[in-house]
Amino acid sequence: MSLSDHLCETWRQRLQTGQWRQGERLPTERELADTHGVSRTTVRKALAQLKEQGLIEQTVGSGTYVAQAPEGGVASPGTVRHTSPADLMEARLALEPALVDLVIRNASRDDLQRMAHCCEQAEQAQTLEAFEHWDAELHQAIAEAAHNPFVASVFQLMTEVRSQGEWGQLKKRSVTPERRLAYQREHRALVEALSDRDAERARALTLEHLVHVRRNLLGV
Amino acid sequence: MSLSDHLCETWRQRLQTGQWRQGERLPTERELADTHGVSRTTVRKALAQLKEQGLIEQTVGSGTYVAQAPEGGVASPGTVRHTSPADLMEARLALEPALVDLVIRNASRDDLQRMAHCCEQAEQAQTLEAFEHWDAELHQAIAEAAHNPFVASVFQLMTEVRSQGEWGQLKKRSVTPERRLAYQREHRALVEALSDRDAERARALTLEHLVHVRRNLLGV
DNA sequence: CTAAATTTGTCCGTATGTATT
DNA sequence: AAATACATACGGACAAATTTA
Repeated sequence: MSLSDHLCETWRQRLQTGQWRQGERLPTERELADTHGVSRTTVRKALAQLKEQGLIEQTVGSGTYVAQAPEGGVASPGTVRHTSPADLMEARLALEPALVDLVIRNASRDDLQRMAHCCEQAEQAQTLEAFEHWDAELHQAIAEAAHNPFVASVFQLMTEVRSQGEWGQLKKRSVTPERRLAYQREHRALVEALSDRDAERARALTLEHLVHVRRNLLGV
Repeated sequence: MSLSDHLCETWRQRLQTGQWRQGERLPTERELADTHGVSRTTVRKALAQLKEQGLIEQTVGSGTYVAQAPEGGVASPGTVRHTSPADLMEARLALEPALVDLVIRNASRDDLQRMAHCCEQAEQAQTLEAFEHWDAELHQAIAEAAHNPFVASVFQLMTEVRSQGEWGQLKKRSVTPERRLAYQREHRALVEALSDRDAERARALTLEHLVHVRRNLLGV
């Protein structure tokens, strides 16, 4: 974990615990650099992450401010932050098989082609990072294939949790080359079942895949 | 537009037009910096953008490689704001029966008592507003009975949508006294099934109730 | 198999530009 | 008009992983 990642984690905690409150102005970048004994470059990298997650806002000439969290814009209820990997897997096991029905009913040919494209790219990926990128893209493609804004935001919540601290660490440790191959096969099979509009098979494959992921991730 | 953004655009064109082909190795960062007359920092910022878009891959000690060319139209994440009543009902019909399993597995005796309490209060409510309050409380109680933070935030999303303009209007017009009585009976039956830990019956009752609500709400 | 060279990853210190106060 | 604060960029250094001699 890099210095900037570490700072990012530290500050995210302050934001979540309310040590830095909504609308409050943070210390200047130079002050933060000074108090933490790092360069301003490093501080900026950490702040950039927080900004991308919508937790802070920055204005030239003015300063860095804590973003208004719940009321406006992209909703991310605070409880999501407390979701552990085990919690998320439990919820995925319950929800995703149910969503398969929606996808099968509403997916267009374009949606299915996009999924297949994601599979191809994931298979050709040379690095773990690239693989995870296309894995995430595949999830997104499936989510959007439901053609339901609410379902889309549920998936977005999942993505948020997965892009958050603990999950990334766990995944890095758990994804071996053999497991990655297995995931690829399972993804392929699922996309095929979806293309065949075979709901029962798709549900079974989804469940199987998630059980597999959970075992690798949590050993349960 | 910053220097790094400009470089990013230039290189994206090369990637998309095939001047840099799949799998090909790009010049090293220092070479790119040299030929474009910029610092390595700037080159790295541009490459970071391309990497995030999945167009290139980087490996320490080896180099930067072309991952792919044509990107399928990646849509922006759907927000909850665009959820229509029909969208929400579709999602509820898919998700809530699935969540019943979680509730049955994880609900405590306190959770079930709280649900029963909500039913009583709803039945004794003298105004439509009071009824809707306890209806919402019942939903909350069921959500929290899953004892899963992620599930809780999904329910919170639902509540957000329902508290939002269009839904309230529709509900006001659709809830007649007879329908309210029917809802109360259905809620009671569901809480009983949950208390009996009878998953199959609870799922069926949930589905039945939601179909009922949808018909009253949308006429579908 | 080992050691050196290569290449990306991270960090620092400094300087200048631009918008706000 | 001056001070403040973020935005961008440069060059140098060392670490970590890979390739090559």
